[in-house]
Amino acid sequence: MKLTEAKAQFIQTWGSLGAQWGINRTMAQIHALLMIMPDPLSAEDIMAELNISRGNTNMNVRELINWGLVERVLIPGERKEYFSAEKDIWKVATDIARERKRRELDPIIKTLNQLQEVEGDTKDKHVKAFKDSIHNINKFAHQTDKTISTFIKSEESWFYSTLLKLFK
Amino acid sequence: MKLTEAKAQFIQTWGSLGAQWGINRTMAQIHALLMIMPDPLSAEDIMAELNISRGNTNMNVRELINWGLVERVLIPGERKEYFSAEKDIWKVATDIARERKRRELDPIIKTLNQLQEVEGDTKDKHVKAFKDSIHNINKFAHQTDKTISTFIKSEESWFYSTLLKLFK
DNA sequence: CTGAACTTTCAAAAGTATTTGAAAGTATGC
DNA sequence: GCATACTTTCAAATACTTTTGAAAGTTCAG
Repeated sequence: MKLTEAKAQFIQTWGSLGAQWGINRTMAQIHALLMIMPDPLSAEDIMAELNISRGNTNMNVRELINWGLVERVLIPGERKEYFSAEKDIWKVATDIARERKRRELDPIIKTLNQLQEVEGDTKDKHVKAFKDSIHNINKFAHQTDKTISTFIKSEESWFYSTLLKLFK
Repeated sequence: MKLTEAKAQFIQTWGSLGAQWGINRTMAQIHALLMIMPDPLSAEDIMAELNISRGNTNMNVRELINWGLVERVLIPGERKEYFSAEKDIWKVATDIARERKRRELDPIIKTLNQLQEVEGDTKDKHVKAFKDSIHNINKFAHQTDKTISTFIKSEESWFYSTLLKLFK
């Protein structure tokens, strides 16, 4: 397989994976492209490689920066902005985990806590079934929250210990 | 908070959670509804509770059954079919993990394995960057695959040990 | 075999999300 | 200050997904 072909296939695979995960396809494709490129790319480069418009590029690059997956790189002597993606996939994973936890898990835990306070006679089987369900889901959510936090921290400590070694 | 209100809020929260996860909103809502109901519901019941059409109900219930999250229940003497959801959230989680692994992770691992065989001189930095990326992502994917398999198995063994206890 | 009770299908309609590109905005060097 | 190079915005257009409901299909008791 030729590099060009392989690149295209990787970008498209990563793109549909993103789509299934509720991440917009273009955003995932830009991320894929930046991950496999040795040097940072400009907005123009991205537009050309993926055949997308300026606005679309701008919007999705900004969102990737929000997620902490891409950063702006300034090349000395150049007016243009360049972008490059985190290439350590483990770090990518923990960044995504952190962001999804914040956006999705944290709000649902808040809601579940509220829902536990439903009034009503526990002898009513509808009330009982509801309370039981919420209770279990809540327990599960807290458990998941802890697991994800541990995962996120594992990355942080890896990061600091690597950093430490560099300066030792 | 009243039960009716709490129910509505739970269904709507679970629904938008599903939407963020690439699962269609109605499917997640039906699942939420069935989880908190003490008894199985008929298609008509679901239509009435969620204000959705017959076709929509049918399609999404079928999909939930595909995922193994809902089952058909026949009530003796009744012509209608009833549906009930798995209420053990831990089992729900492993079912979802199994299904997503099959649908998403397995195909991407297959693709990654192919992409590693890209031709080209490793001295070309584009080729090198590509190979390195794919290699790392592949390693990560295999690691993730193992972790998920362990998680899925944890449920199975929990299931069998519970079953065993029942018959001891 | 027939008709009632129920389930499934599917094409059209409604609803959402994404993309475009031209126009407005901003920073930079002269 | 002003022209240039670049970035950002946003309303309209397009593409994609979901929902509807009437019609077709199935099942089963009598």
